[in-house]
Amino acid sequence: MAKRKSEFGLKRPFHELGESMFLPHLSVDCVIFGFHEGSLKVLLLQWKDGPWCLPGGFVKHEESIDRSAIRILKERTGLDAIFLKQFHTFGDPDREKGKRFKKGWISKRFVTVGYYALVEYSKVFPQPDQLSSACVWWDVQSIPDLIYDHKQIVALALNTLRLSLNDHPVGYNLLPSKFTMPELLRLYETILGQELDRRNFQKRMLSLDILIKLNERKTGGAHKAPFLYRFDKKKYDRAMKQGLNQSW
Amino acid sequence: MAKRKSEFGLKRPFHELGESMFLPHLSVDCVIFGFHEGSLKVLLLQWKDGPWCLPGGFVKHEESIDRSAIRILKERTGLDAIFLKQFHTFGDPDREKGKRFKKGWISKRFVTVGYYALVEYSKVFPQPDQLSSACVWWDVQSIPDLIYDHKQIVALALNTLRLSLNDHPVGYNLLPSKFTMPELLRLYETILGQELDRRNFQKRMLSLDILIKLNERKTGGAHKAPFLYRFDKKKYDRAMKQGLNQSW
DNA sequence: TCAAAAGTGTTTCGGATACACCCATGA
DNA sequence: TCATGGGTGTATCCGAAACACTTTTGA
Repeated sequence: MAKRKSEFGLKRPFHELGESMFLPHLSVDCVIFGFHEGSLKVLLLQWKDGPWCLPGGFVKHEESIDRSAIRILKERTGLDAIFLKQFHTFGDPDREKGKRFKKGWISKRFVTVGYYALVEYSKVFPQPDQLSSACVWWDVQSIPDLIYDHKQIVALALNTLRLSLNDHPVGYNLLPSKFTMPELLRLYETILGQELDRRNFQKRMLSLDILIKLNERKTGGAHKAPFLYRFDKKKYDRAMKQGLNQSW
Repeated sequence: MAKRKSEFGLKRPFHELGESMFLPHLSVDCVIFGFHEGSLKVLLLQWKDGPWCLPGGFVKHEESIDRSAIRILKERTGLDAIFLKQFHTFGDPDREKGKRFKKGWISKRFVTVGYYALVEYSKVFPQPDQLSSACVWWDVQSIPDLIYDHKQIVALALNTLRLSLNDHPVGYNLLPSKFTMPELLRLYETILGQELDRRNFQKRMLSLDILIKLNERKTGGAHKAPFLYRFDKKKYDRAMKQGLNQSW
């Protein structure tokens, strides 16, 4: 008992806690995206014994899986009211290769529901959980080895996000409330992994009719000061809901 | 005991069977689409005590959720090797309003993974399961009341299928191997729920370069005999994988 | 004063749309 | 013979892509 206690630094051993509180065999993992200094980031946790993983958790008996994801996000970032979307459920019995837990509830097979979140980098204050020593942003380009199938989960989340750009705007959740057109451009370029023509991009964005051009410019940078924009939340939400680019 | 036996006509009571074979709290439901006589159909089961539901099942301990879905499909339709796609996981604790099972394993809360399948109507020989008295095709337009949240599950499946037409072809799994352009047109119109210009539709389909025009015509109908086509499987699969209509 | 970034155009092109016309078939 | 459905072709339009020119800024 005392052994297992100190092993993970918990008040009670994990399998006891879990068994009573959570649905067995089911977990939720969150791929939390942020945007900072021109690159796309993912929030990762480091276990006390070394390896990296996605922030995740379990589903309480009376809780919806969406609520679980919201709770997990809140715990790691301090944020609620962010963009959160379920994208896939991973249910291979061998997905947790090399699992360290050998006893009890948590040692069993888990099916995990994947969510991705879009959050404003500057508003996040990453907090490790009980099992973890660190909670840090990693550049999407240079993610370390992750446990189990978490690397595939990140890859699929990113791919889903990329595809969603075909019919949904992005930016409201990733950028500060005021931003410049070049910043929005960088965001799109980063997610898509390709360069875009800034002039055509601007025309296309403006044609969506979800942006409001402000009478301010972003000063301080070198070169000509770019205008600031903000999203028209109502129109943004409408575009988000009904989707753009319906081809039929 | 004898009571519960006769209640569902099982050799052993359901909660005993399930407890040992399956993951608790987790199920799989399949929305199986077929196309017949110009309308889109869904395969539904009728319980012996009346209400209708989706064909579904549970996940064996050593089985992936994809495999579970394949197995369920095989059991109800006799088909394997069909198009099957996971589209959403439903995890509201109140999703099973009015649940009849009051005891044991099956009476608990279930999170369900939704799959939709596209199958060739004529190849399917619907088979009810142990709990059911009937397994029948229903027109999507006139689905009866379904248990729990199954109606929402069907609705979301249909919506997902609709959206997928924006960037993926459809037809290989729903039509016989040889088909006419008007038949393909009807399929699209039915899924989308709107009329399309047959001439523009034909040009667009041909431009996808996934069809092979045969030297035969479909005779027997009234009016001018339309040409038969078949899909170029390789090109179809490629289009399926990479998607059409990437807008960036 | 000049390179680099930003604002604001114009031209061009291809795919989607909206049609018109002719052909085949059975009632 | 004619209504209906099917095969094929053309004019048009609109949005995307390509690209030019000017303005502002700090180094």
